[in-house]
Amino acid sequence: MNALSIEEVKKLIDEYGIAEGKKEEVKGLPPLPNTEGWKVIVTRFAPNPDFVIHLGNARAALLSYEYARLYNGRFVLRFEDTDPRIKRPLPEAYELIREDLKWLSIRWDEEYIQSLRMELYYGTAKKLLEIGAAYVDLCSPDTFRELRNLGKACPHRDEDPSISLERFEKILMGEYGEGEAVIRIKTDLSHTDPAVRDWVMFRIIDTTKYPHPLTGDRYRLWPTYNFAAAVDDHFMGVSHVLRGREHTLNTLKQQYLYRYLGWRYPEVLNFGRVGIEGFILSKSWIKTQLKDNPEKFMGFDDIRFATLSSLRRRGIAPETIKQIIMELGVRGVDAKISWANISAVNRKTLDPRSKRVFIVCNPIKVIIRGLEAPLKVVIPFHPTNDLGSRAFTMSRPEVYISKDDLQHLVRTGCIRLMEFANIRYINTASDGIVEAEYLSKGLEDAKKLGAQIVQWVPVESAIKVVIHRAHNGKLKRMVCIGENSLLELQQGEIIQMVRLGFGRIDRIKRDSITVVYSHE
RNA sequence: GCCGCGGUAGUAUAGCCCGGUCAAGUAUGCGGGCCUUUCGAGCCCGUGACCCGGGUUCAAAUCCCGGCCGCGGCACCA
Repeated sequence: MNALSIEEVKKLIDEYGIAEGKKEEVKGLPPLPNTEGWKVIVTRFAPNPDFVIHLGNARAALLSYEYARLYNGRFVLRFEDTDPRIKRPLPEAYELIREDLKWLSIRWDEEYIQSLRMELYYGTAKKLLEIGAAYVDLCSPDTFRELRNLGKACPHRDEDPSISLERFEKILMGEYGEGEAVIRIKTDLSHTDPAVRDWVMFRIIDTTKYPHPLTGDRYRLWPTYNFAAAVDDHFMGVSHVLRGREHTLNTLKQQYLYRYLGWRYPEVLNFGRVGIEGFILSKSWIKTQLKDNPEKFMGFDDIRFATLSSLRRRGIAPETIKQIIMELGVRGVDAKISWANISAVNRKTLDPRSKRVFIVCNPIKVIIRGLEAPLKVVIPFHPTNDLGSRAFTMSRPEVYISKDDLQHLVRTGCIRLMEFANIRYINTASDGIVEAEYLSKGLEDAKKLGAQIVQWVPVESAIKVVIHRAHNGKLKRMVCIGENSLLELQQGEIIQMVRLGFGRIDRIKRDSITVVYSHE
């Protein structure tokens, strides 16, 4: 290399540069490992419907979905609701999750609910019991743990399969209570990680006490996550599993089951956690807070949470979420996304398609002399894109501007009311009302004068605008004044409040609206 | 404590497997300029990083060892 002339080096750089560029185009997502040998690439998203999903879940969902699409494969949605006791499913969560996914433009080819597939799990369990790969364990949790930590077998491990099968039937008949029996898979009692040793495939849950929202008290014997997920992944033909790092050990556990049954284990990709700076991600934390201090929050979609419903309410576009997640990729390290980064992406997404409206905080009334009334000012909602327009009609030339902008007016002597008129300051009356004089209409004058261009609202048609904003983990409420065209917008619409920032219309009432502040 | 994974600019990410295209790319942030009826968008310029210490090698962000730091798991949760 060092022997090459500068020309030659340049040539090499050029060549490689071109090759690099080509690679980039095909790329996007890094290729999945070991795609060969799978007739069709199948991925799945398997949430627990105990609550709405958050950004971390969105990562699993989006990556899985995008990979399935990339390889022309199938994408499966599977609800993992096999714990009616500790992680009791929330009946409405099934539909809320579906809606969140649709919002992200995710479409699934198949949908399954685990609590509706119990017979399949029982059948597989029976098979494992028959071949002696699993056993019914009647030891107390403490006793088992003690033996397991010593690497010793529990007395039931070596009993004849027929005994376990008999007990299995008895469990199904309801002859054992909660905690009295559990079904374990035989793994390696000397495995370095005790958690792997003979892990639990099924446990008994008293569904008369803890009825399942879908199946009531029909089943008492419930598969654990590792069993149900493993069995389903096989029968659904899942080729690639993309899930969080917290599942690393589960892969190891589930592989024992696959070995016994001669199944091929899917390829696994474990990625790190995603969080947003200053946002709350933990589902369980949110749930307990909502239960203990409901008055402190706006509901399950409080704008300080990192759930998808919260981000949506905050005015974050699905495209933004998608872009952020895709940029993260499948890396195994945790990522804390900065809000500045999300805002920037969101701003670019929304700028071309959000209506620009006038909202004034800390309003000061300005009376403009030298203008003929009535007046009509038509302003388009967007300077370059056709998003329609609205008309401001005034029977008298009185407008609100913000207190901060009044400073400009006083200091520099003049300001420009955007898209309307250039005005000159005269004085401020004792009641705080400002008197100003009409100067001219053209923008050129404003530029010549170096006048600040500000948003404004006609006094006679102003409406109340309540802005909710999250700041340093606290909710803030600001009451401002806005143009009346806001009442004609759609609830849920994202607007650009000129010079204030982006926001989403949270609620529209007869003569006022509530806006959630997104970001600058 | 035990087991496992990882550490690239303020943040996120590319490169690491297969050592020389890396005097490290991209986005965002920050500084400056241009443009523009917003303090928004766009365009241009600039800023800023391979956790530390050894080793292997002609050559290390990339391979090896040690340290430090961060994270995950150690459930009859998912």
